[in-house]
Amino acid sequence: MTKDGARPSARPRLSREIVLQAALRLVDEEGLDALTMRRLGQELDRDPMALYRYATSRAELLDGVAELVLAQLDMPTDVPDWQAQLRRTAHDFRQLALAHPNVVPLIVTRPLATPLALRPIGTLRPLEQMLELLVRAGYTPVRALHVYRSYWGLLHGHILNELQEVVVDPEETDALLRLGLHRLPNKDFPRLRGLAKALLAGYDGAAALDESLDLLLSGLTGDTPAPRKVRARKA
Amino acid sequence: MTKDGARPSARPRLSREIVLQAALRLVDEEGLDALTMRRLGQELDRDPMALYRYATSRAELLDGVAELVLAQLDMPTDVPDWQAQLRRTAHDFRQLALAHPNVVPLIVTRPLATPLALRPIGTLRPLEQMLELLVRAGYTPVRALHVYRSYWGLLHGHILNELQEVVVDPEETDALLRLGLHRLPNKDFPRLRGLAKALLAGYDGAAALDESLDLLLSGLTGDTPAPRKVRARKA
DNA sequence: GGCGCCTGTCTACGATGTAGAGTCACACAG
DNA sequence: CTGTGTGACTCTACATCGTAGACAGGCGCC
Repeated sequence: MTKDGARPSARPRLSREIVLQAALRLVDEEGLDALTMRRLGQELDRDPMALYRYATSRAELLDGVAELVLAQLDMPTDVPDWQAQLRRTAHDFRQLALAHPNVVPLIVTRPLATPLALRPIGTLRPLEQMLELLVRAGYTPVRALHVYRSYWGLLHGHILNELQEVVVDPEETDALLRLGLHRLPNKDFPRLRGLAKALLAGYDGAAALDESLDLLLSGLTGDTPAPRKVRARKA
Repeated sequence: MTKDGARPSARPRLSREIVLQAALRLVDEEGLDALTMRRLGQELDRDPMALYRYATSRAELLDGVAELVLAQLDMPTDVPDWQAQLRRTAHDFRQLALAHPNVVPLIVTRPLATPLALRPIGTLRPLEQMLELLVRAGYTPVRALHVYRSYWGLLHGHILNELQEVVVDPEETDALLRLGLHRLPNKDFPRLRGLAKALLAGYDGAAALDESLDLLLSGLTGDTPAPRKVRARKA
């Protein structure tokens, strides 16, 4: 044996990438609270302090995790049908969020603590790409920004909705119980209790997202003049 | 002097209400991180442990704070124009969020950790009220639920958008610097950098919210058959 | 062969949430 | 007036957290 009697397993040099990937895995598997410096260090078989070479604080680590997920969202800008692209990207985002539900709070919340331009770059790329897409579609930059806000807000709102649809105990047969609705005084919550079955059915997130997109996109079509082939317009 | 030489100031018996109010004030003034048991105890001139009589854990305290804010949202259900009411409530919600920006992360995020029916009651009332409103407007309960989701998602999405519009240092004159945009390689972010002025102008949140509502509501009008005066409809 | 840098480690400190046992005042029964 | 019980509040203690600061060891480069 060379030197490490305990762990002959691979101990490659760390890198920000490796650290963040491990952090993401930890968050995915055990939740945000499990992501402590000590725990992550142990996961990487390294002293917790070693992590500070790759993230200056735990908060920055969280940002890194959010960025890692968001960076997987890539939006081509040279497409013939920009609306179709918005739709596609929306569904990509949804899938990403469903694949990493524990990261969603970070994605929607961390930007509140960080001014726009100081945010991790991977977080800004979708914005830039979407601006590019919309401008090519004929929007002025300012209008593009507005559209971006509506669109991104819709995405965040939708995913927050969809992720709270959790069935407490799928074994339980009684609908009321299964949702914990029995706890509610049905004097005060007749409507809500009446919806037990509908709530239990869960909801088709993809379909709901499409409906919302329909609304947004149809609202937008009366908006831009450029059906296709937009060229640079003079000042 | 009777007994307390230090603080002759009022020390009324605590109550959940008092504790939560103090917690809310603390969060409003100093942010979420400032809300620690010790700090809150000191604020109330009480041993930190005393708080556990009124909230079983820090997490439950956070839920309480979110509930306290959300409970201020009251939506009358017996109104002539339900769409106008949705609009009004949306703006109420926005004002509430702007008044308590530090609580917004809790409002949008805590529900993800708690199954619907186990959430604080004050949190569920807006849902119940909105269902009632929509049913009275002629929607079936299930459709009402769908509308609620779209609407609530829109609200959350909008407010998350609006709250990230923060100007770093209003003293700074250069637009790029003021936003920290100079940090961005403008090879990669030409569009974003080009929007410096627009970003600095901030955005009119109320107007943007109204635009989104226009979209949603106009999408809904083709939806319900009941322009007014809805009575019970036979199965 | 020596020097310097970069990665990772060690130790230590203050702060946090909260369990469990203890204290003290006050309401009420006699 | 006195005893007693109950519930609000306090005390002490502990495991765990983020992270500052000094240190070690190996590798590349001159």
